[in-house]
Amino acid sequence: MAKKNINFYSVKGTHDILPSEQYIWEKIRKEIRDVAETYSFSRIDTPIIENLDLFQRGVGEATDIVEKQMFTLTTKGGDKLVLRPEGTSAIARAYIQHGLSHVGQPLKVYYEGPFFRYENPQAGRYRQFHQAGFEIIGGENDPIYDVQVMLANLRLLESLKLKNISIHVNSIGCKTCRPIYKKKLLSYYKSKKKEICKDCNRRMNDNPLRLLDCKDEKCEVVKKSAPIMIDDLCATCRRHFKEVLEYAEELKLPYQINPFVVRGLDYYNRTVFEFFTEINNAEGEKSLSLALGGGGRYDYLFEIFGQRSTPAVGAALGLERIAEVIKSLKINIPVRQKNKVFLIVIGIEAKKRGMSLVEEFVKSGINISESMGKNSLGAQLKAADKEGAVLALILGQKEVFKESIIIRDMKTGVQETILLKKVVAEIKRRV
RNA sequence: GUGCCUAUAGCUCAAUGGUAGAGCCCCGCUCUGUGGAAGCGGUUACACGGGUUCGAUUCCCGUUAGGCACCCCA
Repeated sequence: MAKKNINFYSVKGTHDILPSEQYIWEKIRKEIRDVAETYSFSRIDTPIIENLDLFQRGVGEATDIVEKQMFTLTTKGGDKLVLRPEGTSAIARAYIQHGLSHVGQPLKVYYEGPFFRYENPQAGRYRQFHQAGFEIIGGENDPIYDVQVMLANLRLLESLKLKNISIHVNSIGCKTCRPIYKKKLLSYYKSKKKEICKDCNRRMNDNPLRLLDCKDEKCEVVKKSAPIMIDDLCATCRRHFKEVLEYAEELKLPYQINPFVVRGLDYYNRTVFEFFTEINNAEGEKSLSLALGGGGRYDYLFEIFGQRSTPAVGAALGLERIAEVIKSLKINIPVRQKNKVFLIVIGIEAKKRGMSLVEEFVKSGINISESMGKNSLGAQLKAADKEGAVLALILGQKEVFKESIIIRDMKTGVQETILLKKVVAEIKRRV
């Protein structure tokens, strides 16, 4: 665990994905690709570093995010850069930069990769983490796209065998109706000022919508009778939300309306949603709701970037969270396909011949394992066993001299000797 | 950024104010001609820095990292 030299630690909040857990990540990436293909999302990769300005403008007033939670760096030339904290703004940037509004709308893209936030690590939160996301940009401001984004994310979670997934949906309105609601919410909270926690008193000034997801006991009580956004949606937003729900209904999505789902940033409007899964606690009794990701509509982002208004909706999932759930649920994922055939060589002549034999196998499309660095037959058989080989090929001095080789069935121990020049064909027949 | 808890071998854990031991794993040997078993042997640790002390892995302080929670959560 600990090495003397401090340089032998991974930096705070980062972690290695070791060979033994790669199979989970391979599986996750594979399902992302498959779902994307199924629903016609094309892959997009954007750089890991971007200009700080991009994300600064994207998040707007939420100063805490810019000052506290972005992983910023300054180049030798003095440029202010940031390790990308999220995917949406970078994709919007690429959309604008490359004129992707001219390639047929809407643009449906997906991404998957590392993101960075300068936070204190805790359960499911790292400084370098991975997200996968689906975005639909441009075209019409149609609620069907909101649901298509939900659907892609849902299908991804399902394909990974996660259980009891639910989508908590809400609408946070638009520039017309949200300010009216905010006022209403604030005047309600002002009347309850004495009954809410310190943080909520501060939130009333900083970020009123966040009042709705305070977990303080006192605040929970106050929240229960707070006014909710969907009662105050304007006619257009109301119609949009209604259609979203109708499509979700048609697809039988496991959704529920949750008026307490909000987003922290200004560019979101109308539909917002989060994905949850139920998992059992370690004691195996109490079940616990775990957030896996979320998203929403962000029709205002392009205006913030000084472009003409462009409808867009997207969502992202936290892959570390998903990997942890897969591990904790012991969801069965096949590990790497191991080679079925193992070559054992005894003596220097056999070792030489063995090396070219391996290449002959490779050429005919059969991968075989070996441990030719070991000398004794026993050690090599042990290695073959550990590898899970079905057949062992044993090539000793005698066999090299006679141009033959032994095929050993690892399960039964039955052996036969055949001519070396026939072995590739014979193994091909058997595996 | 804040608070609480933690830090002994690759992993899971012991013991101790006089510098550490087990199980598992790994490696080697028995075994350059037959693995799964067994036996024998071996590698590897007191996170870092300072203080108290004759002496600190042990007590104290700081740092770093990890865990949990808060803030925040795009």
